Amino acid sequence: MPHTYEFPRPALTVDCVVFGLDEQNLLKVMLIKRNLTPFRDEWALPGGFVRISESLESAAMRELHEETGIEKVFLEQLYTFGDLNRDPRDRVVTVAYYALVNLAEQKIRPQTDASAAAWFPISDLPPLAFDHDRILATAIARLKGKVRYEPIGFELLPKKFTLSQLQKLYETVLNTKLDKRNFRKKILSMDLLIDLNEMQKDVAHRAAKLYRFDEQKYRKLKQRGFNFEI
Amino acid sequence: MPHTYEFPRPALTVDCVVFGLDEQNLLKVMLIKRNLTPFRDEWALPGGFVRISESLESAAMRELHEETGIEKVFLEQLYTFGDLNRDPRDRVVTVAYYALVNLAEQKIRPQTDASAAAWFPISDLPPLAFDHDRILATAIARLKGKVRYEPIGFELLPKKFTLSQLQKLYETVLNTKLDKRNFRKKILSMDLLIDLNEMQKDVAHRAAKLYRFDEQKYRKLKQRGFNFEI
DNA sequence: TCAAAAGTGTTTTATATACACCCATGT
DNA sequence: ACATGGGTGTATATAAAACACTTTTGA
Repeated sequence: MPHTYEFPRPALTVDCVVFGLDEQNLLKVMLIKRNLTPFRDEWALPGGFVRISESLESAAMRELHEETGIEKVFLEQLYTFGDLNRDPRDRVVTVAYYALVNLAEQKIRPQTDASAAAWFPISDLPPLAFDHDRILATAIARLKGKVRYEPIGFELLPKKFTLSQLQKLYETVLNTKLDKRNFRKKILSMDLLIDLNEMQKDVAHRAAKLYRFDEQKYRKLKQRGFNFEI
Repeated sequence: MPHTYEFPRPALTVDCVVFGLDEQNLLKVMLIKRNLTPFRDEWALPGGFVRISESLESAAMRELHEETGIEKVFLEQLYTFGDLNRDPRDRVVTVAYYALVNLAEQKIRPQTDASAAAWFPISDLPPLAFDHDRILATAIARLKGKVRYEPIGFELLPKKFTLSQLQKLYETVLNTKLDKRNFRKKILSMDLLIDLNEMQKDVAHRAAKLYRFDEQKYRKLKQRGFNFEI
């Protein structure tokens, strides 16, 4: 018998922390109501068991899709949680991922394992199953840290956005006030936003210009040592 | 039968990337020569299977100690690698950690699973077992990124060190030249180094002052929003 | 006395911050 | 006409970068 089988194996799961920004620029997290034991009928992060023939990222994407209908989003590994008593049934190690979605363009359709899925503002969360509060806290810290040094904030916005939307995003995530003129100067000086020569529509005031993030250009600059920073 | 048992489980291992700085300020990695299949007699990262009743970090520390004799070092989770064909025998997911040790003060004594352990300069590595080259590349990138924003570099030095040693450390890890006067100005202005009023000994030139890093003060400043940055 | 590294300030340049008003649009 | 957010420039302060010589010590 090969070495591999010498030890009993922990169960392995993935869990996803899905962030979205609502119309009022509130940072929200997607939770599902469990319809299986343990923690039945309690709120939890979407997730589930890793199958033997799928990669970790595939498992995270699959669970996300099955439980919430979400597809094609920014998804990045967060941390692996393996404390002994995370799960009352058994030893379960979970690889946590975090996802950023554009809440406006994303429809939720809970399925299979989840009886309901809903967005909760991170300032007003229900009690969570397992150690999911800890996973969520880790994800929030990561988002706050990373948004300043990598252009991941754009994942939370529609493809076309205004500078004010972008500024509010940073103000929300970083929980600070930013100066409008300085913010625009800085972000435009990076030369990573493409002016679409289009205007915002259906607003009850002067319409703002629309921009999109130039991902190709960013990749090239990054290779040459450029560092994005807000 | 509980839900937990519905799926066959991947095996779960931990692997450790141990960094050290030698006397010539070369960045080195500890590798072990495997004496078990697969990849018998090839070089690999120290690591092994996670037992059912130990946490991930405990497993990493245990393996490190068993295979290299290393104890009480800086150890932090790096990333979890779960591609399907990482291990030819079976589906194996590994939680990688990286460790920083003071090479001068650390003795290596390979044991049990490893038939030999040795330090290799990261610029001149042997072929590695499994996907360990990828894990190592990830660790190097993490070290380079993190050393600028967190005071982890001190973990690679003896408790008492000179400013020149510290500067060379940064030059090695970041692979750049730094200006001596500017470096000293910046690091001393943070007020996180304690002047020990002691001198370097046994050097064939003017002896330098010895300092130590004030960890307590750093923790306090960090809570108040201070950001370490080189 | 020589080699080798320690130690030390000032000037210039670049970046970050502070700050207030007019403009365009829809109601 | 008014309410709402869009859009713009300059002056000041702070931080980063460039730069070279003297000092100490052991061999």
